[in-house]
Amino acid sequence: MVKREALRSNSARTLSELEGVCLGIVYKQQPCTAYHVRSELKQAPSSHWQASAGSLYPLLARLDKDGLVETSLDDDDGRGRKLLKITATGRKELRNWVLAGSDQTHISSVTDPVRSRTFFLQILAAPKRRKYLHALVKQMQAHHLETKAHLEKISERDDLFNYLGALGAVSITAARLDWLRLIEKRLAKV
Amino acid sequence: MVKREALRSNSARTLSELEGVCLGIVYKQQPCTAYHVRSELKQAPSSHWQASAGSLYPLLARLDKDGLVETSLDDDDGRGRKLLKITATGRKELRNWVLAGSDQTHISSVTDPVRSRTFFLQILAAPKRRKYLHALVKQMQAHHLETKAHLEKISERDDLFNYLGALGAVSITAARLDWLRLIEKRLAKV
DNA sequence: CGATGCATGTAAGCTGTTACATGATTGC
DNA sequence: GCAATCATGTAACAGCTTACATGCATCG
Repeated sequence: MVKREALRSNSARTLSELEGVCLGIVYKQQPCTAYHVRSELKQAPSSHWQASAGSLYPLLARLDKDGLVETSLDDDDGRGRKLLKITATGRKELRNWVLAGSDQTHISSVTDPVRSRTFFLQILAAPKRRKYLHALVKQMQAHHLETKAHLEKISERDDLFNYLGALGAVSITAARLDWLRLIEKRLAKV
Repeated sequence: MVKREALRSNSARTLSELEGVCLGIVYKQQPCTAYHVRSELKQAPSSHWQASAGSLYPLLARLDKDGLVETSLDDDDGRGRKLLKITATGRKELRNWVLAGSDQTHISSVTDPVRSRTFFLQILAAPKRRKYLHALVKQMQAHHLETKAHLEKISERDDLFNYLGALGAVSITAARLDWLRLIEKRLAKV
């Protein structure tokens, strides 16, 4: 008993990115199932996460074990679906996770596989490079439209924070697109 | 012998992000040491990679084993430093890795821990939220200056592609900053 | 009554991290 | 001579992915 208390209070655990996002989804959409959390993640464009079943179910079980969410069996459902709710501890940890966003690490750790590759574009022969860049611009354009379409589906009144998050995706994608166009122009002469 | 050939030709292996970047660094700066590859990664602002010794040495050993790089002992160095060079196969794989940049997955899989958190900002009480956003804008501003300073250190003539890559970091950071300022303004009233 | 979607999970494996461990070289 | 930097690696572990495995519910 004492041990258990100790373990729980010890657990000023730092949530991983995926853990934070999942806990946040539970917070916003409770009571909901793990399956629902998964579909939310899959639905969002510009999301890095595959949100495979193989990671989500153990992850949510972990959050349950650590007392950040509560799991209860839905008696009305023959499939034995489990409903998730965030706990007081969970809300506290979610707050800490959100606040950690201003850490230097999180500010500077944007991964962009497109940008990573530009450093080595010289390995492609000029015609192939131009072709690649052209395809890239086209794809990025399509992605930009996708993020804009997604934004329009969210009402600012309904969920301001979802709206602002989606707006971020649009803005960042627009910047990436402009930058790629500049590269294309700059390398047309080379 | 036959088996070995088979294994090698089989190895149309897909390079991971970090593998691609490391192979690219070897390509650009050969002959160089693993240590040097590591410092290159650490030096870059806006890099997601910690590039820990624990991942780099095994990674480069893997690239060597698969014939993408060549390792040779530097006889003039008492520390037993090993010099890396990219092979013909390595160049081919690097080209494939670069070309994969236009895949849908890579276009849309930008991770931004700051953006992830905005979806759940409602869990912070309004005053705390404003404080957080203010800190965020300040930090992002500092990071923006950092990327700009880094860009200025790179001569466009010296390495055009490094320049364009660094320019991407500046553009994307600027977009993130503008977006955060908009959020701050929008939430000042709430 | 069959397809699609809802729902939960496990097993094996890859990739990367932190922390540890060691030693030579170079510049002050 | 000592500190900082160059240089290489290992061990334990965390976190996520792919692929596999199962079964109920709902709609046409």
